[in-house]
Amino acid sequence: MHLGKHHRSVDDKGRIAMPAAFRDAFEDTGYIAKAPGHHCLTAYLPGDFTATIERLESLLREGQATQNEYRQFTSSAVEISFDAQGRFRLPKELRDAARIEESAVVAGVGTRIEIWNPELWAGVEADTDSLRGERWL
Amino acid sequence: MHLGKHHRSVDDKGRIAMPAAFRDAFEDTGYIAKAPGHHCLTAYLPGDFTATIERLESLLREGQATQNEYRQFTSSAVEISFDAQGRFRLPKELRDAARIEESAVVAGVGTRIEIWNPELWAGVEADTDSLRGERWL
DNA sequence: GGGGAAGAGTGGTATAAAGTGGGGATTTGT
DNA sequence: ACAAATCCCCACTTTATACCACTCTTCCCC
Repeated sequence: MHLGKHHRSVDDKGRIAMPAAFRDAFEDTGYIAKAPGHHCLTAYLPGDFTATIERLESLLREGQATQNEYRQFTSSAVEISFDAQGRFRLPKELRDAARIEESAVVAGVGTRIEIWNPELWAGVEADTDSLRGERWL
Repeated sequence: MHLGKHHRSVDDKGRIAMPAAFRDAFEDTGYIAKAPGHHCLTAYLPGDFTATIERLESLLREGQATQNEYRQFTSSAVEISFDAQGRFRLPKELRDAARIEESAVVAGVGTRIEIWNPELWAGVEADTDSLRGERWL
C-alpha cells in the first residue's frame, strides 16, 4: 500500500529520487510505463508489473484487449534501477509523454505509484466536482 | 520479456543496431520473419522461433492453418547474425515488405520483438480507441 | 536547548557503453 | 573477369552509468 505525495526535482539527465517512503518496497529494480491515456506514468514493483502483464495477456487471448493495446503498454515500459542515492533514470521518451520537465510529483495511489507533471497533478487536486466521498467514507 | 521502444537508423547497407536491451537475449543468432498481415517484422530468439514454427505446424496438422500460411511464414524468415557493434543486416526483401527505409522502430512487445516503419508505428500509438486500461491496470 | 550523527535530496565529473558511419577485403553471381 | 553485394574492421559521437561531493533536515542523546 503506497501512500503520500512527494515533490521531486528532475535533473537534466532525467534522474529522480524515489521518495524514501516508497524506496524500501523496491529491492533493486522496478518498472515504469505510460498509464493508459498517458496523463501520467505508473511505477510498478517487479511482482506487480509481471502480474499486470499477465492480466493483459490473458485479456488478449480472450479477445478482450487488442494487440495495439498490448503493444503500447509493453513498448512504453522500462526497467529501472537505483543509484547509491536512491535515484532512478526516467528516459526522455517517458518524460515527454507525461510532460515532465524539471520537476515531478510522485504520488502513492494505494495499489500503485504514479508520476505526474506538477501542473497536471494540480488539476487532479482541483477536480472537486467528482468528489462524492459520502459513498465510501 | 521484451520491453521498451527504440528508434534506429538503417544505413544504406541495411544494417540496424539491435538495442542493447534486447541484444543480450540473443546469443549469436536470431530469426526475423514477416508478421502476419505484413505491417511489421518480428524478430525471434532461436528458441522462440523454433517454438513458433512447431506451433504453426501443429495448427497445420489440425487443419487450423493453411499450407500457404506456412509457406509465407517460413519462406519470409531469415537467420540473422550480429557484427562486433551489435548490428544485424535486414535483407531488402524484408525492408520492402515492412516499408522500412532509412530508419525503423524496434519495439519490445512482451513475448516478441517487432520492427516497424516509424510512420506505421505512429499509427499504432495513435490508436487510442482501444485503450481501456481500467480493466487491467 | 545544543551538538552530533544519520539519512534524504541534489548537483557535478569521469568512465564505460551504445549508436552511427565508413573503408577495404572477400565472396557471390553474371 | 567484372560488378554487385556482403562481411569484417576501425573511428568517431553521443548517451548512459558509476562514483564522489555537498547541503539540508530530522532525530537522538547528552
